Amino acid sequence: MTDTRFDVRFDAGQADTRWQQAWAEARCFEADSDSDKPKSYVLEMFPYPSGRIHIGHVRNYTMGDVLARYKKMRGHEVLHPMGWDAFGMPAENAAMEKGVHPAGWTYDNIETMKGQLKQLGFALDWSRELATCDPDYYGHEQALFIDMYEAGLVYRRESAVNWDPVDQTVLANEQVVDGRGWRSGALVEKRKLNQWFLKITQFAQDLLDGLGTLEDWPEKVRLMQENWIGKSTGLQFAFDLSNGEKLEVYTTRPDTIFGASFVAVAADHPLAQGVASTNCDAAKFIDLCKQGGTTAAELETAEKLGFDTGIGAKHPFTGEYLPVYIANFVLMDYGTGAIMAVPGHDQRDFDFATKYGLPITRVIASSADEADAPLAEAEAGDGVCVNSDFLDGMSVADAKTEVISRIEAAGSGEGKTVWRLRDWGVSRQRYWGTPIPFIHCDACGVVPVPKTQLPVTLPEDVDFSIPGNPLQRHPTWKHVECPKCGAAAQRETDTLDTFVNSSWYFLRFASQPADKPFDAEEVAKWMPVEQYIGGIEHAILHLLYARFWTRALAYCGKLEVKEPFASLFTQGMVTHEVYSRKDGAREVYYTPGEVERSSDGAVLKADGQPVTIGKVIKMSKSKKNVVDPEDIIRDYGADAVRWFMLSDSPPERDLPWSEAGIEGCGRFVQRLWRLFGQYAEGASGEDKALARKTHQTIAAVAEDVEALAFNKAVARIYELASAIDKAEASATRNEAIRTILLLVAPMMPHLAEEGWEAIGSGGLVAEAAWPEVDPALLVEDEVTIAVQHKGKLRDTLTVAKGLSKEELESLALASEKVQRSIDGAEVRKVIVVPDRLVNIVT
RNA sequence: GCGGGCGUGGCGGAAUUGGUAGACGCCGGGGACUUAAAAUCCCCUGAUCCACGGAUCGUGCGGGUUCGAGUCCCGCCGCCCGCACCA
Repeated sequence: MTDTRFDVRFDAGQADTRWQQAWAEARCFEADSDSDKPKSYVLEMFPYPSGRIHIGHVRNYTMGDVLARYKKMRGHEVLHPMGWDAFGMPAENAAMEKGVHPAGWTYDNIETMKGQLKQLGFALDWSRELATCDPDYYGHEQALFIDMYEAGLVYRRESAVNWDPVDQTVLANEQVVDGRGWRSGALVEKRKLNQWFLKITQFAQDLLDGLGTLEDWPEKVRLMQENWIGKSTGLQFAFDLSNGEKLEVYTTRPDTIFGASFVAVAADHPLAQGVASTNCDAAKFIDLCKQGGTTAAELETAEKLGFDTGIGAKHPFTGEYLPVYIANFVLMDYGTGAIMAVPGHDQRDFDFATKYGLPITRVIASSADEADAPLAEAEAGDGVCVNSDFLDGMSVADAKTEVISRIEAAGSGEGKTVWRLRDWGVSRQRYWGTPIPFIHCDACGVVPVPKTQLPVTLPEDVDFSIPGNPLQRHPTWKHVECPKCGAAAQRETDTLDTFVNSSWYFLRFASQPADKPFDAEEVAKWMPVEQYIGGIEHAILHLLYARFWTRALAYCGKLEVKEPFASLFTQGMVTHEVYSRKDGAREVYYTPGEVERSSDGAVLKADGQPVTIGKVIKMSKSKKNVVDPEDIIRDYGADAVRWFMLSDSPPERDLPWSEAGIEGCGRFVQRLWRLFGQYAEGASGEDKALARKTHQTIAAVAEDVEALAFNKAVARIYELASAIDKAEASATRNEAIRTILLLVAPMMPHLAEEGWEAIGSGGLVAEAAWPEVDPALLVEDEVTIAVQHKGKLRDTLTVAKGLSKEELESLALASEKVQRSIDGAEVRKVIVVPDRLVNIVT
């Protein structure tokens, strides 16, 4: 009969290790590029090796793993790789704080985290593992960077950086707190440095157009990218000023030019600076503008302020002089830093004009009759031109074209497309990054390092105890000969932004030749990534840069692929309530492990006194509302943890962690184990209802997993488990048990292997096929009909499927409950939806 | 301020896209087994009323369309996310 091993509880600890070893030995998750099977590339955003895996990683990688294992069961050749986004500032911070070398720190972290990922039993192809800090990776990146340079996609120009005068270092925006360096507290200065840029703007239109093809990306992410690229079309033209100079402005609404009542320039516009040099009130006003906050929300609530320069700007068509203001709501780094203001049709201009008593003219109306309708607020909508001389009666679109062509004919301006997107500055004045492979020679200028000399590796003997960039002050590293003329020259000491590392790692996963970054043909076999999964925080930068690199590499002739990620999924965060206590003015936080939670409150285990239960928020070290994946794996086993990650919350939403929840998952693991134990060798007989439930579940779970609706798949599996529990032993029940085992295999692979072995199915369940659905069993032969009276449910009838409307109507009217409800009233109408409901109207 | 999303029991959430609201899980309650506990199993669990047959109300609020609305339309309220005062 059944195996005695089911008499004892499922021992997750031993099963986890045992099967993880078995998979490794069978090498069953190594992807074969030459396979004839259909290919699936499943990728999760690779982690930064910060020290330990956190629960957010576990959720992310569990989702990808279920999909990868499922695809494999469906007969696909699956590429599911893992690596390390290993360059970055935390390693340098650790070096400064703890005196450890960034490389040592990083590789130690990688080892720890790799061990943790293995404990979770992920079906990863470890043979393709890569770390971006490995010269083997970044050397190829240097080669690609040189290719892009040769294709004209890389250039250098001066650009400002945040300079910390005490630490003698460049700061990232996030390291500047209230205008001061985060470590030194010194006032940050703006310094101009020659820096490297990638021409992402060359692909702006293509990146925008491409968004339209990404149907399987969240609408939200596409919209964010569209806004980030920020295309606008308009007119740039020059006003003749009363002081004899000219002022270039940019507008997206040339059609409203007759409604312009003033001109405004940004506080740091040269014109404003010029006025300030002779007028100290203007200088004071400019200082005032700079004091305000810089975030959108702060600026929105700030009052519109202006300073009248006394200069006039001559309207190109009316010849009238408009006052020129310095205004706090005009931005220097968009367009020309100067605008023509049309209060009638721009709310900001409206607010400003109201405050300073400037004319507000309607120049767009819903019809010509409405030309004099008063304006209570700016109207930005469509309509026809009014009060606009030669534009009167034209549509907004026609008027735009007309004004642009007249200005162009007059030679004072031109139609122009303006993008918000700016070129990507990739220079970082840091040690722990990819060295930019160039040499500065006094005679030859900037010279790429010959590819035969790549990789340009980082020197290992560096000292972080003194301020500044270790590459720049290294005694020998930067001193080299010019590859062209042989004269003494200097290496570039900037390294690349780490977003460059993550802009092509998915290509290197697909193909890893030693002599080049990747092989185009092999890459073509796997790309694009079929399903990419990661956090919403990368909605703009990482995803846009990766899309850009794919295009740039195609432009260099290295690649055929255009969009790297066919389908994108952004998962929610893992959250937990916060436990804290007031200690004077200070809030002291406690970890969930230090707290005893009951239904009516929580107490600190150490002293038995209550603690405050705070909001349920994203797990973070500072609030201590974290659980360590390793602890919970030890307590409940990898499968329970994986199951929890998939249960309850829809994957795109936040998942609240709870002790009770993980305990429930642990119980279900044991319950399934006992269920496997009910497999009765030699049992015979059929159970039609169970067979139907089984096959319906196979279909439903497949559909849910493909849609990444894991919470729904989990619910279906619970239902099938209950149905099996209630069934008598039969051949059908044996099949149902074998089926549920296969259905949970992608989610709880260790338990599934253990069960698979016990019920004698042979081989690894990791390599088994997904169960076939019998379509005949999906159809019910009986249906439950809802019977309503005036839209309210009165009765339900269980009847054979496919009854006619007439039959259903008479059955419904025959119901005693329905008759009681109708209570002799006249039946005016009966609505029948076959196989679903009957609604009687009286 | 703009853009996007969301609002369903004590909690996380289902609901075939206009057709039986609350699947499934968690919490809670009751019971069985046990010397006892753990484990396990069974039952109950939206609210109110109840003559124990049921009845009424109920998907943020107020209207509307419809035989029928969680789902569609109009107007509010609240929460979350993103942002660039982008001319």
